[in-house]
Amino acid sequence: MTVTMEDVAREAGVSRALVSIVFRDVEGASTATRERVREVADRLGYRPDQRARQLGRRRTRLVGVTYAVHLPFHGELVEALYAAAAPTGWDVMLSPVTARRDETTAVESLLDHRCEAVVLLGPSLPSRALDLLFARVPTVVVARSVPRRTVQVVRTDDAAGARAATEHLRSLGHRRIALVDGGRAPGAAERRRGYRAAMRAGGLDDVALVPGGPTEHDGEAAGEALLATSPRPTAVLAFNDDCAMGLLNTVRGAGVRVPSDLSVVGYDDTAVAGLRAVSLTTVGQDPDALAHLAVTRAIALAEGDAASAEQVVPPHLVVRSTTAPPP
Amino acid sequence: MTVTMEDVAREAGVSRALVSIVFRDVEGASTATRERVREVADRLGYRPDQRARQLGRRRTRLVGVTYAVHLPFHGELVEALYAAAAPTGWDVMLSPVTARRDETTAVESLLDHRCEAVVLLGPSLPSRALDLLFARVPTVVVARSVPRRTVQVVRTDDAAGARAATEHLRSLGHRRIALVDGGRAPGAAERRRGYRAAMRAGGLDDVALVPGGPTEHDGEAAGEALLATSPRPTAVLAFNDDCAMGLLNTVRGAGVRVPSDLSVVGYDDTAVAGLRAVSLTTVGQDPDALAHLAVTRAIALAEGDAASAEQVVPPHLVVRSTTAPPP
DNA sequence: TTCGATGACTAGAGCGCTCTAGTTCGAGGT
DNA sequence: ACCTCGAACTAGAGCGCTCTAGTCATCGAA
Repeated sequence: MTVTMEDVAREAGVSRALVSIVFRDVEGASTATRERVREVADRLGYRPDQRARQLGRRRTRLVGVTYAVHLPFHGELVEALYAAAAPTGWDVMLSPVTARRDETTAVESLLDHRCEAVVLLGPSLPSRALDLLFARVPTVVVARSVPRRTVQVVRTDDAAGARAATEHLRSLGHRRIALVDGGRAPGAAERRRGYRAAMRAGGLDDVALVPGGPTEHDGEAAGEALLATSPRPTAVLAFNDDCAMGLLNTVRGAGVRVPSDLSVVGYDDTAVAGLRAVSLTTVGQDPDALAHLAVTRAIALAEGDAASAEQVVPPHLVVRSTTAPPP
Repeated sequence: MTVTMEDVAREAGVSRALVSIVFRDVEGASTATRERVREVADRLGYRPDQRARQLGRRRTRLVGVTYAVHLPFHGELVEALYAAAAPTGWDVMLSPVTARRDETTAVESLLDHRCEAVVLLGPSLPSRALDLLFARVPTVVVARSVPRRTVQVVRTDDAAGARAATEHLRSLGHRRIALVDGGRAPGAAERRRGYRAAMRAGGLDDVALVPGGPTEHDGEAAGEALLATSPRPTAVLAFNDDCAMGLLNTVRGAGVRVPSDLSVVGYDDTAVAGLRAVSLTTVGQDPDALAHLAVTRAIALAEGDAASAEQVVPPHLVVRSTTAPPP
């Protein structure tokens, strides 16, 4: 049916081992033979079978990735992960977590394929489960901090991000700055810390935490809560861009002008934030840096390197048009 | 290192073949032995190696899926595909296409893993390339129609969707109804046809096609173009929800009230459309139905079934708050 | 008693590769 | 002439499974 290494070897008049040498690109074949084998392989349409390769090699060079299929930011990370893995010779295997496919299933499926390391994007597994997982396979957690950690963590310095955003608002003259909290979402605790620290450092004690979450829906609810508070804050830092969008839609629907009545800052610098008609001031994470660190770390762990410390990537404030001095 | 079938066999005092029988859940083992093997396997933490399994089985039972990592609708389809594949015993393997990873790469990688069939979500490959691919592996194209087709196609009846949306606007009293075109995007041609047909059937000859595309950015541009036309349409059918969002933001920014000044209809019934603060009238596709047909078809093809005709899933109009009678 | 039948289990080849431990051979040194 | 050495190549044993073609009791029927 499908053409194997055997076919190529026969057709080229060499041994299977030789074809293997050529395709692994290791030394042990003359240039002339190399060319002939490649030519024959191309002619027959031969492509090495990855599974057989992995099995024979006695390792997979596969890093498994779990991610939330509906989060745009995870999409960006996935793109960056593939880009980061490409030059290493390692392969990426995706395992989505959805409403109907939980994180455990996603991870197990990666292990069943014998991934040598796994990268979890913003996992919601309890940190005990992460420790257990780490005992089974080198694990790198991205975009979430894990307290008493054994797993590797690669994340944005969310405290710094929230601090920068808060300071930006304060420097515009705002004093009543609210934070739409992310609850138990990855990064929420750090953002809270950064916000609090900046408020304190700025001499602002009107710390206002509005319950929220990572979805546009959470943003809507937070928007309504915000409209009901009095005195109403003049600026708000939303947990992320999606949340900010929901909030924006809600408060604008109630006649609040942004940014003249209310300044809004998002988080993540998602694609929507950059649209001219939205132009959301936000805190950008660096997916490429995060992804690069994550695969580098994952591969290093799989190669037997000792665990290193948590790695933190600095965020950057992107000032657009949803922030202005208070009324 | 990792525990194999051999280990379980030794520990349970049976042959490898017996363990295999138990794990494949085929007959040939007594209930007592089954339980003992399972118990030992659990104790040792044994999980069958998928690659070895696929290799030994001489088939993978793997359906490969390419999708655009940044499209929310593809995310929904991916979720539905996993759900649809679960009861079949087949496995899904994802291969994202991103700005840095083209469709060809994505497909090749699936073939290197010997997927027995591939499902392409809204592929942008030319139909010649699809024919070539189909010659190599059973291929199902989802959410795009392919003209002179050899590949299997599973898609929403986009013409019907556009027609329904247009008729909804007409029945509200609109006569100047514009369509933001999707250009070469999957489904665009059908939606154009449906729109034109509905306009003609409704006796409306003011067909107005505004250039557009599948992204929020395209929607913004279309919004600006729309604001510049005169007489200005009183209703607009956007290529999809993202496009509609961009358009909404732009026209609202220019002081146009929706729906009182302008009615807007989207397409896809994405998560944003359902948010109370957005509440976009839109045309819903049925990801579960599409996914179910796609995997069913993919598996059938892989099992040697003859190609069947294109399969079309009816869309449904979701009326929300962005449509109203004209001013 | 013999003879299938049937159920429970095993031996071992094979899947398409990798990789170690060779073999072969021609060139260069003495 | 002989020896050595390295480059080019090959044999064959895995990797962890599946699955066909058995073997071996046991049991009911003739």
